[in-house]
Formats: sequence, C-alpha cells, structure tokens
Amino acid sequence: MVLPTANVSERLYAPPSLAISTVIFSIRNGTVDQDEPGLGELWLPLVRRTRPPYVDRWALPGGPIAWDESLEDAAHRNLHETTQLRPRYLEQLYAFGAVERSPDLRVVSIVYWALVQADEAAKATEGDNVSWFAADDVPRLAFDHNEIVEYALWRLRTKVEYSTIAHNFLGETFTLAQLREVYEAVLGRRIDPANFRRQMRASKDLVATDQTVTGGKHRPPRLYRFGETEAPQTTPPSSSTL
Amino acid sequence: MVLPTANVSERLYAPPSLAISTVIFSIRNGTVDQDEPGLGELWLPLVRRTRPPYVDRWALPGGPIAWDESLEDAAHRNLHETTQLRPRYLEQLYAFGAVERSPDLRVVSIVYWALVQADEAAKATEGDNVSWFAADDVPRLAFDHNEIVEYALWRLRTKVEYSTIAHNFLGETFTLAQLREVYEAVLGRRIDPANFRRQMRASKDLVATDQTVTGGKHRPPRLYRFGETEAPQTTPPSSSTL
DNA sequence: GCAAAAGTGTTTCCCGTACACCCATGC
DNA sequence: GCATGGGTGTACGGGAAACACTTTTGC
Repeated sequence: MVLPTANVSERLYAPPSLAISTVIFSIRNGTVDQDEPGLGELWLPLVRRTRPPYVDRWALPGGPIAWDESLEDAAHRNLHETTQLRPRYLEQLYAFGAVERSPDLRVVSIVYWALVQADEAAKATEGDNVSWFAADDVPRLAFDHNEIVEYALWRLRTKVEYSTIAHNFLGETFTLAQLREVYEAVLGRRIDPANFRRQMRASKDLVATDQTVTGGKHRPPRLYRFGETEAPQTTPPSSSTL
Repeated sequence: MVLPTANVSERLYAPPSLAISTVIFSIRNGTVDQDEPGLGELWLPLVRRTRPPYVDRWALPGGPIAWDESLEDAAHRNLHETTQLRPRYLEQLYAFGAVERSPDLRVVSIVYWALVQADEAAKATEGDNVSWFAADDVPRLAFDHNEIVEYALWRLRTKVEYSTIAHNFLGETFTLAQLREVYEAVLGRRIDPANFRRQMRASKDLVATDQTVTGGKHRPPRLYRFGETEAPQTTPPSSSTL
C-alpha cells in the first residue's frame, strides 16, 4: 500500500470513516435489434471523480452521512443530488468494509440500491460529470465499485423473481404489457404474456383500475395499479417502499 | 434527547461512529415437553452492559472496528471474545443507522449473524456478564437490539428454507435425523422424515460417508457430510461459509 | 376483412406433501 | 419375537410452462 501524503499515519490508523453510495437503476428502451426487437435494458448513473484517488474514473454516486440523518435519508438525499430524481424504491444493499478498498483512507461504505421511474430518468440530469450507462456494460470503475454494481444487479434480478418490486420502474398506473416489458428487461428474456398475466393477477396487491388505454391499433389494454397491501417482511422494519 | 456531559455538542454533531454487533445462534435440546417432546430451540448469547447507557440491560455482543480489520474479521473477533467460539457460518445482516438509536452518541452498527455448533456452544463461557437466552424469549434489550434479534431470526428462518446453511449447527458429519432436528428447531415444526430425506439427498452438496452410527436400538443411520460445492451466489463475493 | 395485441382455456409436467410399507438393529 | 427409527414406494394435488384459441380495437 502506498503512503502518499505527510499526515498519512494519522489517517491510516484512525477508525474507519463512514460513507454511503447508491446504485440507481432505471430502464431504457433497448437498442432496436433485428433479431430481438425492443428488449429493454437496465441503466444506471455514474459520476466522474474530480479528486484523487481515481481522478477521472467513473464511480457510484455517494458521500458522507450527516450527523442528523438516517442512512436511508442520506441515500435518498445523495440520489436526489446527483440525478434530481426521487426513487420509487430504495433498499439497503450491503456494507462494504474491506481494509484495502480505498488506497489511503479506511472507508466503510453502506450501499443502497434504488429503482427510479423510466420516463422520469429519461429527462434527468446528464452533465459533464454525471452520465448513464447500460448496467451490463459499465466501464472500469473507481474503488470496488464494479463488484458493488454486480452484486446490486444480482440482487435486483433475484428479487424481481420473488417479489413485486418491478412496478417501481413504472408510474402509478400501467398496463400488464408495460409491466411485462420491465420484467423482460431486468431478466433479459422473453416472458409468455398469458402466463405472466395470470401470475400477476394472482398477486392480489395488483388491482385493476376502470381505465383502459386507447390509441393502439389493437384491443385497448386495461390499466392496473399496485395497492398498498403492506408487503410481507423481506427487509427490516425501517425500510419500505417509499 | 438528554445531553448528559459537558462536551456533548462536539460528540453529537460529530459524524456517526461505527461499530459491529453479532447475533449468534445455536441450538439446544428443547425442554422436555409432554405434548411435543424434544423439539429443539434456538438460543443466543447476550452480554450485560456495565457502562451507560442502559447499564445492567442485556445487549448483543459488539464493539468497535479496528483500523486494520475487515468488517467480517471484526465480527469474527467479537464473537470469539465473548463466547470463545468459532462460528461455522457468518454473514452480514444489516447496517442499523437510525439517528436516535443510541441516546447520546450517533452510532451506526453493522450487524452480523452467525451459526455455531450446538455441542460446542454447550461448553461455552457463561459468566456473570455473558448468558444464553432462548431466541424466542429474550428480555428487553438495550438500544434497538430487540428489533435486530427479530430481524436476524426472520432471516435465519427464511434462509434455512431455501439454502443449505442449517448443517452449520452440527459438526463435520451428521445423520439425516440430526439435520432434520435442526430444521425442526429453527422452523418450529415437525417435518416428514421420508420427504426430508429425499429433498436433502437431491441437494447434491450432501454426500454420504461410508460410516454409520451404531448404538441406537434401531437400524444404524448413515453419516453424511457437506461437500464444498461452492454455493450459488446468495451473498456478496467477500462473504462465504468459512 | 385483416393485423395485432388483449385476454381465456387447456394440457402437460414437475415437485412438494401425505402416508403406506419394508429394513436392520437392540433387547 | 417386538419396538424403534432408518429408509423406499406411490398416489394425490397445486402451480408453472407451453400453446391453441377467442376478443376487441385501428385501419
């Protein structure tokens, strides 16, 4: 390990300091592929580092935790500061605390992951130092952030299969086709519309509205909404679906 | 919020400090009940607090993180210091960071949960300030530790149903009856021995040894072992089954 | 009418549960 | 032999996957 500056020893031997980071997922329409038309893709925002270490590398949004905000509040604030967005779902991912994960300081990062609405993410900030990347094709990141992204992706994909979080990529109401496209984008494979419909309708939290969507050149689909039947505990008490 | 000492403001407005805690599970033979004979029970060690806040209350074992040890190492060390035991399974549970979870200092606790071998736990330290309690009947604890225990219990019970961690309550080799008793103790219900056997044998990580156990007044059961077929990712890269 | 997606019905297969039954040991 | 748990066989039922089919819209 390199010891770059003069007062290193003070910092090195100090107790670990604390930070939060966020992995923020959204969905974009897939590149129009000839073979597999219109399968959506997961995207996430990264920030370019302007200070050492890892200057100019892309990294996850993150920062320190204020003395008077909870971890979740800090993640929420951080997410909003970098993307101007409010997540529809936010959950703690993991605390990363390997000794050598940052070259000089010892930092423990508590990482959150979030889902943001697709159409809102489309009009989100994208400046010099914030940019969105396809989740399956992120560049080499600062620190251990590539591992973190991989783990968040794994968690998202697993959780989508046994829970009902997927609708958080969409707005308040949505058609079953839209919801299915979300599942297809996250899982990366086609899903049978007929069976998908039955599974979803079995969910009991999914309630049909009395509205339909006209304008398509086919039978108008019904709009659905997710009722707030409090989900069974899959995360600790403090966390919830916002 | 009470401000107890002179230099409080410095501490209150300082960034959150970091600690780890551990929820350590083991299994004890159930109290011999007439109706339901011999269903095992989950037990966990607690430590009596000797300093404010919450003097004399029971609490989870825990402490600070050294500058040169990983979170997992810190949990491991802490566990060993309080129980003289080495866990057979150790996994991060959650980072608890509500602002008011400790009355004066702001502390973020990264909590690990562990499984220790039943017969080793039996001969573990149990002094004035360390004592084991039935997991379903813990007293009122310091801080938010009751919530933490509840969440760890929930996680243990859920994970036992979809993974193969349960054998970590036992030694290297074990009979299927012993393994079944572990499941019964954790889940709190009887399990059909015939179906249990088939499910386990399907696991493919479970390998039969060529030994059997004699001495029972019945057909001698075979001993099994868990092969190290690296489990599919259910925890981040850093974590593993020790 | 025709295309296209919404929505329904039906069959098949797999897997978990229930439970009857046989096997090997100690006494 | 008999009791006791180890271990096997088998039938039932619910749910997921595959896919044929009907419905409702725009053009």
